[in-house]
Amino acid sequence: MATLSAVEENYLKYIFQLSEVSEKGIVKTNDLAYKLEHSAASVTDMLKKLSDKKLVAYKRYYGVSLTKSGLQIAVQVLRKHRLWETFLVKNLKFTWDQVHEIAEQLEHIQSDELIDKMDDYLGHPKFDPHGDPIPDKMGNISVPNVICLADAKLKKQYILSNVNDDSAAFLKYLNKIQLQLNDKIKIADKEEFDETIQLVVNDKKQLTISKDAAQNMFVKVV
Amino acid sequence: MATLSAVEENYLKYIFQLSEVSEKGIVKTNDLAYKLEHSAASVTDMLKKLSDKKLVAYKRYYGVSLTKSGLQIAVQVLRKHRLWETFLVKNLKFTWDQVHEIAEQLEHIQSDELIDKMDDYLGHPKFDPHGDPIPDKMGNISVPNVICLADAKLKKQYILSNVNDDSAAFLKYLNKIQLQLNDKIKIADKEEFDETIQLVVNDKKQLTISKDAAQNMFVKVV
DNA sequence: TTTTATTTTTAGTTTAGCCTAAATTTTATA
DNA sequence: TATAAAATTTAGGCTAAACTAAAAATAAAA
Repeated sequence: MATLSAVEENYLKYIFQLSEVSEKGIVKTNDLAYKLEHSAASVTDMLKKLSDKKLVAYKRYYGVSLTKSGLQIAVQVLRKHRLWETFLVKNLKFTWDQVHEIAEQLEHIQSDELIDKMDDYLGHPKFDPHGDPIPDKMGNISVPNVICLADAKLKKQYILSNVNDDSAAFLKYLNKIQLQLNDKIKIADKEEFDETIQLVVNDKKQLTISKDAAQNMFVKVV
Repeated sequence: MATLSAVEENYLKYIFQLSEVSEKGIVKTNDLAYKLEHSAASVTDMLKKLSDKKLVAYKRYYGVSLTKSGLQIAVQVLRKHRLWETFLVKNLKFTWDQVHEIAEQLEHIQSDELIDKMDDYLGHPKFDPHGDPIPDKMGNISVPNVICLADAKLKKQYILSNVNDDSAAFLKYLNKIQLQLNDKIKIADKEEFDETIQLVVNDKKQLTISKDAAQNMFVKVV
């Protein structure tokens, strides 16, 4: 398998991420275009190219999904991204809102040996700084049993275990309200009028967050 | 200053390296083409482009040299390359013959903060694993007082302090003959017939090397 | 000092990866 | 179910960075 360009790798990665939250794993051209911040026409071009390389299954006007080999590559890119993010936060002392952009570049460095040694160096971490699972060398991903905070029930105890890392703005907001991974969270109330949510954090701190914010957080049941 | 492409950065880096071993710092199109493994025509194209951006001073049929801003960028790329090589060897346990290729990629990651933090993490090393000086954040390079082993005198004591890192084959050869940085070297004899050189390493080991090999090694006087 | 050889540049192509505008297909609505 | 709206593709174009072949400038040799 010839090595792919960074652009091709990115397409596979985003197709994978979108397919995880779509019906039957089918990704629409427009959704991909929005993610990539490219025109839909450009996306169509690339999908044809990836289809020729048997990395995706693409049907005109219908959508795209990853083939087995496309999936393998996508997962390895994700593995690299998340291992690099872990290194940047754990070792280089970046904050979690600073690392996504840099990892977007580092994930395309071509060297299996590099990422294996980095994995050793970091002690084979299972999760990255945002709580996302890090695929292992074989491509296995431990899918953590989490639910979106927006869907969580009243009065129950949860642990904040995963946040959306794409937007630095959102992570900075979490820093500001002093919410971090592994905080204990209970939903005290949900306001129907404006859909805000009242939280109790670590059994003491009171916090009001928007539905938008809650949709970017994932919690596991205690 | 808009950020440059990896390709443009590479041109500046190689112009810098060639200018250090050329007369008056003028680099010829063909020499650059040979280094880059591109056609001379492609090089001419790029030199015009870099000239438009005021990164090089280019005169048709004559040659090219770096401007002040071109030099600054070249040195920063070199700094990144050498810091990454240091990290790969010191922390990730790569051997010195494995790191050049990977650093060629890593040197183009765009993030000042990343390289500053890496420099901190490594403890501000002055030399990379091949003995090349690492430019500091301001671009200052400590020029070590070394001479080429091929030009060294008979019977004098030297320390191996710098090797050519471009060729993995050469570094592997050094591994094989068990010669490493900081070894004590004395030239026992120079054979005029085939220009081989007899060495005594660390006062005991006898070694015969070719002139080609000697030209890739740099030593400092004890 | 001509002539020849070498180096370098110019001219014209190619490919990857993007774009806009127009055409087509699918989906939603009246 | 016909028509309007939305999504998607096609067509044609652009730029960066490479190429080859031919022309021009410089350097070397007779």
